[in-house]
Amino acid sequence: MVLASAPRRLSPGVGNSNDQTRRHNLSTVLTFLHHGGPQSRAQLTGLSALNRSTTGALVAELDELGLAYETEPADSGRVGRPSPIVHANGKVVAITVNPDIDAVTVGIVGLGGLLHHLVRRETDAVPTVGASIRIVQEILEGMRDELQAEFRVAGVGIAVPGLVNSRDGVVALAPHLGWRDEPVAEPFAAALGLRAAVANDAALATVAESIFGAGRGVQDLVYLNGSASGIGGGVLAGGVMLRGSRGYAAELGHTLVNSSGIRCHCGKRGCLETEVNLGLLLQVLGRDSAGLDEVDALIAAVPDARPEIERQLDVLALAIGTFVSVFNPESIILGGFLGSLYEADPARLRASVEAASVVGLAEPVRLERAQLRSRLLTTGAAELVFADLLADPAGTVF
Amino acid sequence: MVLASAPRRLSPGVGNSNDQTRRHNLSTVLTFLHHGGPQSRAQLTGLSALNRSTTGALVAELDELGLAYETEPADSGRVGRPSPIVHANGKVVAITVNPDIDAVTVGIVGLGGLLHHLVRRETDAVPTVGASIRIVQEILEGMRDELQAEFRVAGVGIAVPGLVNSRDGVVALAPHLGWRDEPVAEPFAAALGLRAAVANDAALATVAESIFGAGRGVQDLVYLNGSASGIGGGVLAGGVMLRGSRGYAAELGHTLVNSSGIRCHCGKRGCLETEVNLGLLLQVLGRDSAGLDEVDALIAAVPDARPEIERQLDVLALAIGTFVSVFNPESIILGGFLGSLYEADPARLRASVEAASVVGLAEPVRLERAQLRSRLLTTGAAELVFADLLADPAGTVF
DNA sequence: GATAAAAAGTTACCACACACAACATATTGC
DNA sequence: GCAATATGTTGTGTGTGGTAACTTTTTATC
Repeated sequence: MVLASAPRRLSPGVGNSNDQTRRHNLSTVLTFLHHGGPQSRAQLTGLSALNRSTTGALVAELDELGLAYETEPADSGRVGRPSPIVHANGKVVAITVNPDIDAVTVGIVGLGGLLHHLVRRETDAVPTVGASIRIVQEILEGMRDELQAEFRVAGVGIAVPGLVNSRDGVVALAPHLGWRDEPVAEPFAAALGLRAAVANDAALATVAESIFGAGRGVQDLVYLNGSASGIGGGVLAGGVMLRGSRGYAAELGHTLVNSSGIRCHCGKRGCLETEVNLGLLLQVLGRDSAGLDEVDALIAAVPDARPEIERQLDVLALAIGTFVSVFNPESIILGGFLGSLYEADPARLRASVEAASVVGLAEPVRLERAQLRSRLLTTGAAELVFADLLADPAGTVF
Repeated sequence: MVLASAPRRLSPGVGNSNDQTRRHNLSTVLTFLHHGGPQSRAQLTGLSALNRSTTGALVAELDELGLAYETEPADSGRVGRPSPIVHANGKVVAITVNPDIDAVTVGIVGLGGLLHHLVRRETDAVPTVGASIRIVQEILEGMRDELQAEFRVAGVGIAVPGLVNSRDGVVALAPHLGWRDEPVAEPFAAALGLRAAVANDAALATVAESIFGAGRGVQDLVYLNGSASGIGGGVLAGGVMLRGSRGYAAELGHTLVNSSGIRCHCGKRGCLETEVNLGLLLQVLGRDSAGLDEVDALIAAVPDARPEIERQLDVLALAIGTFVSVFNPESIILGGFLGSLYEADPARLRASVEAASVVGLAEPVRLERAQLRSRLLTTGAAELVFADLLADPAGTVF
């Protein structure tokens, strides 16, 4: 029985077709465990629509591969023989890297989503690729014993704020880091001796929110993230991330919202991110910079900021109105300072979005604040690493 | 009704997994034939990456099912035993229906894309669902003998200009037809005794262009169609049609292009379709109405229309600029009068699009005029019917 | 014209993946 | 303790595609 058969374009030059079926089913079961948490074998059987005996064999194989393990049944309270609980093996980990203007954050995340470690290392200057690699090496060196004794590392996932071509691992442009046409995946892989993958930070945040956050179970959603460096986003359409022909899709910050607006650094006029902007918000809040939690508090504390907040909400609504007619999403998730803006007046945003949308289309759309906070990028970057593993549990060697 | 192969999420309670593999392979081969035209068995073997013997068995099964047939090998001129040519059976047909303001167009399209018949029946009033069904019944009655003797009808595909929920076959709103919350698929199916499916006309046009027209082989494209009733569109993302949570995605005509613009009938302000508009164009061309080919001729003949054409092109470019950053498509295809506009000055649109896009993103994007003309909707609607057949050639009974 | 080489169809056989069914096991409820 | 229920376990069967040996049909060469 084939489960969530992703639209497999014919992959040329492959092997036996029975293998393919097996691979798919292993993938399905492991994905259930990773995304859905520990579950009884009986539950897995139900979810996968496979036969009891097949589920048993699949779980046994995942166990042998060291990707899952079984524990004693929990007290179900129901009649019948209790079913053992299957867990994704959290000792299989991804190393995550998130370079920022003034720091590099490194995480160790286990299969199943458990965050083992999170280290933020401040930097004097904006980190280069080489500097980022050195920081990661230092941190890993510091926990070498633990890594070797406890964990099996599946790879490195790097979240970069900028245009990233995930296919070849090259960052085309990361303005705030000053990276341009910079190979990233390859040098990381070479330096660390691990498989490495890079992607846009907002895209990874979208993945994270859609699996572990506000978008759980939703197939069509738009995620919008506001940070000091602008507005990024990601789109899940039919359960699949929108990538575009070169992987640059969902640059939602450059949606037109004001045709008489000022010029954006991207070269256009009236982009969402020139109008809805953390800098402008902090200005009326009387601050130069502020952490995300501070912004929430400041908004509540500074009533004079109200007009600017309302202006930004109304402009944001224009962009969301366009997204509603373009994507017809089930949910729009707002992260970063956009989440703070939303929280400041949910009703106003709701009303503005409905006014800025095709009649009838916006009403069924949920507006929500992102749930994952500090874990966001780390979780997303780990997902980048686990994606391969989940797609082919038996075939991935690491 | 599923359009392009939607990523099949787990379908509970189904049969054997070997069957599933077989189904997938049958589907692959038949889809090659339908989209790629007649091909030798050896070519199919190469494309499908299956074994010679397996391809042979699959083709034999498709033959038995009456969906394909083999003919004598063509003179290849190469050394070696020649391979028989496999054809999709064009006698397996879809009936297509396209209700419009003043007419209902009915087509009979064979597997492989061959158009057997196309009948346009003018109406006195805007057709209702019932009237459309009666017209189809009359036309089919008129060719009953031929239908029974020659063809096997796979189903009816209906293209409706409006918001359509393909899943339940209900038209939520088709303003120009005056249809609102109107069940369409079900009454058609009941009246004709055939399987029926409805979808938005622009979405179907997108499918048609992506398979048989300007978008052949492209995985990421945006199709924009301009007609008297406004601007519709469709998006192919990663080879899959964008559907949205309720099937209303890609209402691209309601993208914001002018934040100080006039109110659109949809309730918003400054929508693309209020600014780029066949009515305004015809006005400067000195006409009340005109067929598509006439528009091309008129644009060339009326130099005074130039400023309005350039204005519309520039506004169109703003919307395309947003689509470029949102979808990162490989190609943007312009149909209807948008094709005429484009043809009037391709260089200007190209330049405006690059000015209205994030630096560097627009350059690799192809701008093209749609290729399919009168066949467009008929081909698309047929695809709607064939989608099921292609997804499961052995399982579809009709 | 005979023969070799190449390409593809055909057939018998094999490995495998999962379903099924019979049986074994563990729990609840009476 | 016994029935009912749910689940794990095991052996068997069906169906899938791959493999390899063989056959067929063509072109190229002597």
